[in-house]
Amino acid sequence: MPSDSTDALQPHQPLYRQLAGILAAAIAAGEEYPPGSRLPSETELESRYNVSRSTVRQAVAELRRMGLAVSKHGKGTFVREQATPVATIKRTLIRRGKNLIMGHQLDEAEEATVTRDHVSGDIEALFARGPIHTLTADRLLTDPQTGVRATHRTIIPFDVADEVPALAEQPAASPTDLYGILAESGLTLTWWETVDARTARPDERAALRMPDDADTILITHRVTEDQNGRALLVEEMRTSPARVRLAYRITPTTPKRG
Amino acid sequence: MPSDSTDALQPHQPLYRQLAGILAAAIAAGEEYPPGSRLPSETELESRYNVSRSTVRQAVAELRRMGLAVSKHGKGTFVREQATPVATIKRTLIRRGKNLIMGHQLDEAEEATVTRDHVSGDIEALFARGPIHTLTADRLLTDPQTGVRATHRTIIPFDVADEVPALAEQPAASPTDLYGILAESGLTLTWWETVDARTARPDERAALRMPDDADTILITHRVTEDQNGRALLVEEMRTSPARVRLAYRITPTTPKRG
DNA sequence: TATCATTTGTTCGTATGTATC
DNA sequence: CGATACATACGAACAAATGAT
Repeated sequence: MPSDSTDALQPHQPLYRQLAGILAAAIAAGEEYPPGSRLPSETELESRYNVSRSTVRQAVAELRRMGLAVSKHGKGTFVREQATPVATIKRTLIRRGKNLIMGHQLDEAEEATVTRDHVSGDIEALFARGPIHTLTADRLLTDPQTGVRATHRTIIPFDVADEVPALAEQPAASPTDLYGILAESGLTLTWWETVDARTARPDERAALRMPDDADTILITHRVTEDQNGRALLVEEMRTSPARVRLAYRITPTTPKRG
Repeated sequence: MPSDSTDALQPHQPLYRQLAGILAAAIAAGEEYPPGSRLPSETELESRYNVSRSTVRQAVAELRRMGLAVSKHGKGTFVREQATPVATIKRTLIRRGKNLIMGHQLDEAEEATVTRDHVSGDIEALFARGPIHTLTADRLLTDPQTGVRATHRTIIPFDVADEVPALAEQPAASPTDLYGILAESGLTLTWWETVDARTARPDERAALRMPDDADTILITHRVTEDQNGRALLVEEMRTSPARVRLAYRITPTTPKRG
């Protein structure tokens, strides 16, 4: 096998990594294998580099993991087009008269489903007051232009629902409406949001209709707080960064005198 | 092989997927294989489910892809602990007198290195004025408390450096200082940021000292614009969501009349 | 220190299934 | 239908890391 100059830095790399490295370098060069082009077939690579079929398959699997190639059953393995996200989800709030509306334009694909729930772990930490009962509303959002999907979950703790009965009556209302309801009940609202990313689970892949060559999802948690820093509402949104990108406006803030 | 009830929904799944499904379900149940526990060895699974070693290995690889397990050479395969991020990077700007400072507390681990560069693709699109020459400053940031790492890149287009000579003189200055320089030259600044995620490349894994069981990185692009919407500065930051989480403050904005 | 059993990692070879054209 | 291509599955051997003897 290739005992060539490229592995001078990593002399003890396994065969399949060496092969993956050679192919990755060739792809990066862009001459031999431009985006969209087909790589040599596995049998071709087998004889060209004098390695076994399984080694070739491991090398190609490595390329897929690196996000450089996609294999299609019966057709071949292709250099991945650099898929730039087709949509941008603006994670901003726009003031329009008395209303606060979302900065993006996502439609509700299905009716929201409401369940009663306990929360713990991640979400519990955001509410910062121990294990709690909640009203949870799940919905599927789509971008009508691009077909991009996102799942959205609204989590209302029961103690807040008790204080603001209008919330308990329509937990499946849109976030815009929920903000309105909270504001009308005399609360001054502030928002912050965290972003996380991880490998998608199979159910998430299905819900977001993720392409085969995408593997990660973005998860945001938006917390709506009152003037005392108490979390009133948490929203969770999941999207695939292969299709969308999140955008935030950064507004300088003046720390309150404490 | 197991023709048990669990594959009623997916009757024609390959063996390795069936096995991965069985193990994933057992992990999800949490009884037999709680987080941190060791899965049966490959030879054990081989005989228990009467499949070949390679099929077992494919199944375990599937579990790793799903983010459910981590294999350690010579020791075994373990159910992954749900690693909660240890640090939060606040992507906010705080006004302190005349200065704008970062909302987080990351130290510079090494001296920034400055290079002249061409940019194209992603970054080029953010500047929205075709291929350009830039001054690029790279630095490595660490959180002194947790040791969490991030890479940071400042990208200054030459046309902006020409107009604001102080920028060209100290391109490796901190973002805080760069904002100050731009503001002093009479520009009104606004900021926005996009978030992306993808599988980490080997060099990124090394730079961020990512643990073996982490696979994705978060990439942010912060654009500093003047009052006319012209991009003056782009910053790129990479972190591992296995260790950190990004936090944004959402400030409602009033759209300008126009 | 040295040896050994255990466990995952790498590599080979071969056969068959299934999608595409 | 046949040729080509990737996908699945089996079996075997050795390498390398780990932990205990």
